[in-house]
Amino acid sequence: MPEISPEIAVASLTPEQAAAELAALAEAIARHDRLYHQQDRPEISDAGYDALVRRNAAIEARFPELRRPDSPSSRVGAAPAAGFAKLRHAVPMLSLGNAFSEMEVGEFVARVRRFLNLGEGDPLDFVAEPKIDGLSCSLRYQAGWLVLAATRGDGAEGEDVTANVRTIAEIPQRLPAGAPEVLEVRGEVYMLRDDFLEMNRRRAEAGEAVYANPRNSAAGSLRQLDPKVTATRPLRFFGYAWGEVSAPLATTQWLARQRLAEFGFRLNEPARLCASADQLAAYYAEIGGRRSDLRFDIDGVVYKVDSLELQRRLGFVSRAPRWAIAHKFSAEQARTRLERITIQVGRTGALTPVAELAPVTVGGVVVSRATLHNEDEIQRKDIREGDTVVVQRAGDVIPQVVEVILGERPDGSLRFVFPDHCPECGSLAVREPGEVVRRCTGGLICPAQAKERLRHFVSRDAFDIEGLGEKIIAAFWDDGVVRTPAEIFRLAERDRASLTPLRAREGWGEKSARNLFEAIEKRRAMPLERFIYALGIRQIGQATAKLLARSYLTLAAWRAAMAEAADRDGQAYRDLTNIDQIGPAVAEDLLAFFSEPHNLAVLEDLAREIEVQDFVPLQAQASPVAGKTVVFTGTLETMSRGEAKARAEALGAKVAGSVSARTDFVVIGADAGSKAAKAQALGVTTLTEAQWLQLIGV
DNA sequence: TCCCCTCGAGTTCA
DNA sequence: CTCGAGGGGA
Repeated sequence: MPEISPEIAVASLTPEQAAAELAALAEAIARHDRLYHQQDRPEISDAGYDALVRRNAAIEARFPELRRPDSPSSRVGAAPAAGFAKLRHAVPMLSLGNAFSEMEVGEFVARVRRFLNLGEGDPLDFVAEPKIDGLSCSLRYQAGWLVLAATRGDGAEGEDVTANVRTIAEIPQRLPAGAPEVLEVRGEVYMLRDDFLEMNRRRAEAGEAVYANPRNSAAGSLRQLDPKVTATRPLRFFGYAWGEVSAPLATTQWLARQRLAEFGFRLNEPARLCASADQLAAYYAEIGGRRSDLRFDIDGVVYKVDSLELQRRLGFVSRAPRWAIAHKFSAEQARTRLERITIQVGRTGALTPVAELAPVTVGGVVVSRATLHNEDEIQRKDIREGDTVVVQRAGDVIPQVVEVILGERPDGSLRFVFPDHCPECGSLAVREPGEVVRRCTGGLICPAQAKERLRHFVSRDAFDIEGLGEKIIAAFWDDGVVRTPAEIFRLAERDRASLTPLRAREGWGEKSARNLFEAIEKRRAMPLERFIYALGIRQIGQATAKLLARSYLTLAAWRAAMAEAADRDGQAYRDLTNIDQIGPAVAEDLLAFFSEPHNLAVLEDLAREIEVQDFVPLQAQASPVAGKTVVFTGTLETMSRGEAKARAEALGAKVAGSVSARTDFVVIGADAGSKAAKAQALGVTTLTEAQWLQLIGV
C-alpha cells in the first residue's frame, strides 16, 4: 500500500518509494479536490492540502522522470503551450436546432411523435434543462483518468485545451471506480456572474482590460496560452452530455445525468422531467422568470427526449440531433441610429448592403455595423438612412436590424435606392430574374472582386497563409505587389531584387518579412481539394471541392475533364453531372470558369509555382470498393442514406446519383425503383444491403 | 412538382 | 448565424 510519508526527506527517497508516494499523492489530492470543490466537505485544512501539493512538487523536482501524466502539479503551473493543437473528436460535437416560440416547440414535439409513430396515448418524456451561456468542451477519460480536453471547434475538430482544463478545480482529474473504461463527458465551461464581476473589478484595479460578459470571459480564460493564467480564473464546468463511451451510462437521459453526478460532475440545474409540450412551456416560463436570480448566464433552455433508445431511433439531421432542441430566450435588443447604408462587393460580385450604426452596446458588446442581407430586405423593412432602428445579435453573435421605429423617422427621409452600378468599379450591377442578389458585372476588371478573390485564396480553409490577412492583401493589391495567386509564391524572389523591398515598407521589418516568406514556402504543396476550393469558383465551396477531388483524383485529370466537358453532349459532361450533388447549375459555373482564358492563365501560372497533391482517399488501399463508383437506391435498413454515403466515401468509393455503364455497384434497398431495373439492363453488379455491408466489412 | 436537406456566400466582434 | 438556391428523393 503506497504511503504518503512527509517525514522522510525527499533527498533520501529511493526511486521506488518516490514513485509510490507520487501515486498516493495524486490520488489523495484528487480526492481532496473532489471533497472540497464538489461536495463542500473538506476533510483536511487548507494548510494540510497545501502541504500535500508542496510535497508532490518537491518529489517531482527531485525525480522529474517519475512525474505522472495525471500529476496534480499540471493543474497549476504547467508550462505554457505554443498555440493549441487541433484535436479530432471521436464522436462529433453537434449543435442544436433552435425554437423561438411555444409554437415551434409544439412542432418539435409533434415531429418527434410522428417520427416515432407514437399514438395519442403513448407517453413521451423529455428532460428540460437550462442552456448555459459558456463554451462547450469535451473531456476524455481513459481508465478513469482525464487524458484530453477539447473545445467544440467546428464540431468535428476542436482545440486541445487539456493543460488549461486541468487547472479547473471543479473538473475531476480522476473518476471513481465503476466509471466506463472510456468516457467523454461533454458540457459547458462557464463563469459565475459574481466571480466574473469580482474578476473584472480586480482587472480594472490593476489597469487591465475588462471582459464584456461572463461568456467572453470564460472563453478568453480557457484559451490562454499559459495554463498558469487559466488557473487564476474562476472557471467552472457543468456536464450534460457525452461522446464516446465504452459502456452505456444508462437507459435514459435523466439517469445518465445522475451517473455524471456520481462521477463528480456538477450538473446544470434546475432540470426537470417533462411529459408534454405544456409541461415544457411551464418549465420555460418558470426558468425565464428566474433568469436573473440564477448565478450564471443562460440563453435559453434545452429539451431532450429522455429515452436513449428513442434518441438512437431518432438520429440526426445534418449536424443536429432530431431528439433535442434549444428553446431560446428572446435576444437582448438595443436602439440606435442608422447613420448610413454602405454597399460591399464580395468575391462573386454580390453587392451586400451594410448598416453603419451609431455604436451601441448589445449583449455586452459594442456594435457599429450590421448586415442588411440584400435589396429586398431593405425594402421589406423600409430601412432608411437616418432612421432609429432596433438591433439585436442573432444567436447572440451576428448583429441584425430587427425593425425601424417609424415614429422617430426624420422628416423628409427618402426610401433607400439600391445602386445599379458597382460602387467600386462603376460596372453595371444586375439582378438575374428570380435571384435576390444584385451582382457587379465587372468581373475581372473590378478591383473589389479581385481583392476578395485573393483574400479567399489565402483564407484559412484554402491556402491558409499566415501573416497575409485582409488588410495586407488589399495593400499589396493596391500597390501592385501581388495581383494573382502565383505572384504570392514569387514574392520572396522578387523582393530580393526589388528596390523597395518589403522590409522597407511601413509597418514591416526584416523579421516580419522573413516570417511571411516562410509561411508562403510552407504552402507550396497543397492537397487537390484545398486547391480547387481556393480557386473561388462560384458555387464550389469546401464540400463540392472535395467531391471533385475525390472524383478526379489529380489536377491533370480534373483539368482535362473540365476542358472536355465543354462539349455538353460528350461523356465528360455526363460524368460531371452524374457526380452525386452536382447538377446542371453547378456544372455550368465550373465550365464558365474554365472557358475564361484569364482563369486558365492564372491556373497555369500557379501550377508552375506549387505542387498540387493527388487526392488520397482514407483507407483506400485496403478497401475492395476504393476507386469504385457506387449508387444507392431505395430505402436502406441499417443506416441512413447520408451515413451510407459517408461510409462509402471514407473507403475511397465515389457515390453517384444515377446508374450508368460506368457504375461499379448498385446497392438496392427496399422499394427500389427504376435504378435497379437500369442496373440490370446495363449488366451492372447489384448488391443487397447485406451484401454491401459484407463487402465493406461491417 | 413539391418539399427537405445541404451547401455556399454573406456577415460581426474580441 | 442566416439566408437563398441547388440537388434529389418522394
